[in-house]
Amino acid sequence: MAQKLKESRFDQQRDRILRAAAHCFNQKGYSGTSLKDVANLLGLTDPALYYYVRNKEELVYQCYVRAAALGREAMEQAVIDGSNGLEQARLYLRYHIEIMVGEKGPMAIMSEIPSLQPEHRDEVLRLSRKHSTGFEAILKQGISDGSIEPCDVRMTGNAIMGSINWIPKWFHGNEALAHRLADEFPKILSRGLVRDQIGAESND
Amino acid sequence: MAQKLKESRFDQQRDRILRAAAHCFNQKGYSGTSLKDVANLLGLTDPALYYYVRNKEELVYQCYVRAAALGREAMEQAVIDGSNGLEQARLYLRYHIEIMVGEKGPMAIMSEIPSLQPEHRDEVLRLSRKHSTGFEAILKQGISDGSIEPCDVRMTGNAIMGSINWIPKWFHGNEALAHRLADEFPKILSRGLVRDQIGAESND
DNA sequence: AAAATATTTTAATCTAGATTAAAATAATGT
DNA sequence: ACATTATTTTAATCTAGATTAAAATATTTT
Repeated sequence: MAQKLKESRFDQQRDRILRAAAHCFNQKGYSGTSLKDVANLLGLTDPALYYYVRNKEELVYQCYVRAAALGREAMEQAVIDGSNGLEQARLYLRYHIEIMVGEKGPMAIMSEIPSLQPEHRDEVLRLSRKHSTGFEAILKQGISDGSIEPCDVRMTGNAIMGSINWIPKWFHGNEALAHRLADEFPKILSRGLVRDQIGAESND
Repeated sequence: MAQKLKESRFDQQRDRILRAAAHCFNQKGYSGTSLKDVANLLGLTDPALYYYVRNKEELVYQCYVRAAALGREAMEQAVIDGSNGLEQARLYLRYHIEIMVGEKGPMAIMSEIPSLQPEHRDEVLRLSRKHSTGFEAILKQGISDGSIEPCDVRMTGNAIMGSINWIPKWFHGNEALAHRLADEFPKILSRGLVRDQIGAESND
């Protein structure tokens, strides 16, 4: 699904930098991580980063844009693959988590949007809201197709996305745990969504 | 429940400072907020803060300790008030959220523990783990008393606590929303815990 | 392998913001 | 009102880390 053929050396290096930065930002926050921290993680010196981004603010911005893109990919694929709202929600959670804990990770937590410059902040906020709205749409879909119990979709969305967003705070690249996470989380988070099966039911 | 009678002016001011700091840290992170930010929020100048804390690092540390204490209060009260594991979990969530969005709030999100100095980091980590363990104990209790469906308590705990921890990222003191939050979140988060009622059931 | 281009480094600024010291103001007890 | 203590301010350092410029190295192209 959506692969670039032969990414340029520049693009590859830039992506490595964004992932290293995401790692640092997730641990110690935007201002808490120095460019030296990020550069050293890749065996570089700080000024080298300026070949790839205009400044530190843009580095976070790019991390956030990248995270948004990956999140959107996961959601789009889930909508394609899922047969109803509940399944789409489950798949989205799984895909999203798989990306977070997989080779494409880590994804930056968008926890410091307020620190971005106005234009960037507005754009990232837009992407972020779009994502939330997308998830709420899946919930609504599930409610209307009968797979999801009627609920406050805004609040439910906030609850579930909060769980997801917090993952990088406690998960630090343990292979075994990664699998357990991708298996368990979607189950746990979707269990509360399941439509009550009152009386008899046809499926399964 | 647990009130100090006649807090000294010093203690009161100090608490106002910790709450202001928590507010800033939650928005822009530890290093992202200057002492000036915190001081200005109270109509003070930055050096005034040094009358209450040794330095910036201790300010965060104190915020985290305060958050831990409030979280513990909520949990202890819930354990007292709840008749079974499920009820205890629900009540804990409600109490915790009520504190977060009430006059005692905001509570600092412990998102930058790595930035603390070693001794403080260790202590906060200890408190944090203790809290997690406490919540897991409630889940186990619920499983054994039959109110909660058997589950991976570690993962389930992570999922639910993540939701809670993320709240300050999107909630910013709206009275109406605060009530909705305290009402809805415990419901949403506990719904997935409820023990399946297979066949007939005596209660209710 | 030379030339041209791309990438990284070393060395040098520059600034925000943490911290400290001393002075000023406010609060409290007598 | 006076003296003492508590709190805050103004003014002055000091430093980490972002940024820039110029030089050095590596890579690609011809």
